[in-house]
Amino acid sequence: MSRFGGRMREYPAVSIDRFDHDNLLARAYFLSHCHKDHMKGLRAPALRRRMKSSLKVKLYCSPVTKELLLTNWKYRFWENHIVALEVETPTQISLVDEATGEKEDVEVTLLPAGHCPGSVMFLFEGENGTVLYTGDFRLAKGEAARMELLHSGTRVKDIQSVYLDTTFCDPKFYHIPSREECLKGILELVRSWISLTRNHVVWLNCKAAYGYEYLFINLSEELGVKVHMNKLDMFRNMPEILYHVTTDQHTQIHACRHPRDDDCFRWNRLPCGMTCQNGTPLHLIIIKPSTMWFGERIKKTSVIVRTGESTYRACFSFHSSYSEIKDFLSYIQPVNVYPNVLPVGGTEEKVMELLKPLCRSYRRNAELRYKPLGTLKRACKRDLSDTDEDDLFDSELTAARPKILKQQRGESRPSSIARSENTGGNNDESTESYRTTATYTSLKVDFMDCEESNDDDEDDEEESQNNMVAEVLSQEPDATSTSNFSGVTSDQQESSSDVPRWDMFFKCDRPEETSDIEDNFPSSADAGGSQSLFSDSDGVSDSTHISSQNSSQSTHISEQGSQGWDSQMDTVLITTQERNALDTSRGGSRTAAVSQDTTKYTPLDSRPCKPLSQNRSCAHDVACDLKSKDTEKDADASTTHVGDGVVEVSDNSRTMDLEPRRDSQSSSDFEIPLTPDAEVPQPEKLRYLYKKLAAGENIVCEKRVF
DNA sequence: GCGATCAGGT
DNA sequence: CACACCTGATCGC
Repeated sequence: MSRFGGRMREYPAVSIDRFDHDNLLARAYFLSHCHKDHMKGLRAPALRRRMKSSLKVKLYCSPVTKELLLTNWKYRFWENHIVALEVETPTQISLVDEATGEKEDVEVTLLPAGHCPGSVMFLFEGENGTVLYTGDFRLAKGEAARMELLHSGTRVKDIQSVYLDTTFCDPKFYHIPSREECLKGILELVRSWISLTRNHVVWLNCKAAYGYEYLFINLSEELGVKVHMNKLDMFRNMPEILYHVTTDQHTQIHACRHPRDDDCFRWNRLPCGMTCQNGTPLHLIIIKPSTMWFGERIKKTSVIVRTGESTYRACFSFHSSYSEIKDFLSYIQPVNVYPNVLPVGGTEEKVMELLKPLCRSYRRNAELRYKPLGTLKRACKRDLSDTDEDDLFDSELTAARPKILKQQRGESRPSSIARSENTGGNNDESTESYRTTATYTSLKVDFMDCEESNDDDEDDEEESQNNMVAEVLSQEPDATSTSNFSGVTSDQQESSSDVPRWDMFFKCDRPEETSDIEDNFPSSADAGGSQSLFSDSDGVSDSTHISSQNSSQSTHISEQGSQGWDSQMDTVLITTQERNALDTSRGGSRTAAVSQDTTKYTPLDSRPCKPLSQNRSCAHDVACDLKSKDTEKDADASTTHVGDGVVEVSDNSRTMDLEPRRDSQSSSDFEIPLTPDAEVPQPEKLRYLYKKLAAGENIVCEKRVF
C-alpha cells in the first residue's frame, strides 16, 4: 500500500496520488491509477471545495484512468477538472499559483506501468531536474530499457530521483513468475476444466480492483468463453475489454463478486447465484489469483497450486518482484530513490539499504565513506564470512553469476554499463575532469542481471560455490576500483594488454552472438539452451526436481497444504519447466498466442507490450543501434576519448555520464595500490583462475590467499 | 449524517 | 505469505 505523501522534493507544487492535508494546496494533481490507496482525499469535501473555486487546477491522468474514475459517480465532480494525457506523449504543463500568479513549467510524460488498466508512471522534467514517480508498477526485466522516453538520444536520461513502488522490495520476493507464465498456467487449468462439460464452471476469486482485466481478456480469447462480471459500465468505452466480459451468468468463467461470496465454498454455487444450468448442477472450481513468489534459490516455479478439492491458487502479481525492481532501478540509476511503499516486515532503512547501492549518490558517498582499504575488506568479508544460507544469494551477492554476459549486456544496455563504471570510479565530479577506466564494477552489474536470466536452475553446492567465486572475483576488483578515483592514470591502460580479461577469456566458448539478446529476456528464454559456462552444472541440479515433477500424477494435479510456497515443491501443478517444454514442442505457437493477446491489453493498460518475439528482435535492433550511436554520441557530446578505454569528461553538469569504453576493461584496476596484504594478480594467475572457474572448480580458498 | 480511522475479514 | 478492498465500530465535527 502506498505511503507516498503526495509530493516530490523536486516539484512540491504538484501532488501525486494523495489529495489530503498539504496536498490541498497543490497547483496540479496527478493520479497514476485507479486504486483506492492512491486516491486518498480525492473525493473529500475539502478538495471538492477547492476545485469548485478554481479554474486552473487540474487532475492529470491517463485516458483510461479518467474513464474509470468518472464512471464512479462519487468522482463525477471531477469531470471538468480532469485532463487526460496521452501515454508516452511529453506534455508541457504550467503550474500556476492562483494566489500569487507565480508560474513554473514542467514537462510530464506518462509511461506505461503495467499495474492495472490505465496505470502509468510520471516522468517530470523541469528546472529542478528529471524525476520519475513510478506509482505502482509491474514491469518485466528489460522493459525500462525499451522505453524510449526514458532515454535521451541513446542513453538513459539523467534522473535525479525515482519515487519507487517498493511493494516487493525484499529478497524474499526475489522472483515472481512472469505475466505470461501465470497467464498460461491459469489458461490451461481453466481450459482443462471447462472443456469437460458445459456444466463445468470456473470462478475466479479476484479482488474488487482493477488489474485482472488482461486475464479475462486472454481467457476469453483463448477459450471463446466470456467472463461474467457484476458490472461492466466502466468499460463501456473500452471495446477491447468489453468484448470479453459479460453480465450474462450463463457462461463457464465467472469473476463476479458478492458481499458474502464465501457462500461459494458451499458446493457449486457462484457469487451471482448460479447453481445449475439446464437443470444440471454445476461443477465448480475456484481459482484465487494471488501473489506467489520464490526466493532466488527456489527453482520450481509452479504457477498453479491446488489448495483443496476444488480450490486453486494461481500466481498473479500487480507489482514487480525484487529482481524486477533491481533491474529497473539499476538501469535508471537515479541519484536518489525514495520508496513509496514499505514492504510488510520491512523498515524504511532496510529498503534503502537494498536500493541505495543501485543509485548514483550512494556510490559516491560510499566511496567517500569507505577508504579504499575499507571498501576492499568490506567486500571480501561479506562474501566469505556470510554463512547464513538465506542471505547467501541476497542482494549484491546475487550479482555474481559466472555467466559470460558482460559483452552481451554491454551491447544491449550501454548506458547501464557506462554508468556503473563511472560511479565506481568517480568522486568529486564538479572540480576536475575525469579519467575513468572501465572496471570490474561493470562485471558486477552484469552479473546482477544475468543471474536472473536463468533462475530456474542450480541450488546445488557446486553452483553455490561457483557463485561465491564469481562474487569474489567481481567484487574485489570492484572494491579495488573504488580506490581509482584517487589514482587512475592513463598509463595504467597500456599494461593491461597482456592480462586476460574475464569476458575475452571465455569468448570462444560462447554461443553465437544472436543468442546474446535472449539473456535479456529471461521470462521467455529460460528454456533456452546453454548460454553459460555452467550450463552443465545447471543441468545436473535441474535433474533433482524433474523427478518431483514426475511424481505428480499428471502435469496438472496434486494436493498441498497451506504453508509457504517455497515448501510446496511436490504440489506442483504446472511448472514453468513443463510449460516451457510444451512451448518448445509446439514450436512456440503458444507463446505467440499469448503474446498476441497481451498486445490486446495494450490500449487499456497503456503498455507497449509487443509480442515477445517482436520485443526481442526489437531489443536486438535497439541494442545494435544504441551501440553504434553510442560511439557517435561520445564523440559529439562533451566527452572526449583519451586513449582506448579512458574518457575525459569536461561537462560538469552531467559528470555521471562518463562513458568509458566497455572493452577498456583491463587489469589497470589491479595496478593501483591495494590493501597492504594484497598483491597484484599476475596474468598467469588470472588465466589459472579463469580456467578453474570454467571447469566449475572451487577456488575460494585460493582467493583468500590472493 | 458524514468522514476519518481502526480492526477484522476475504 | 500478500494485495486491494469491504464491512463495521468508534470518534469527532
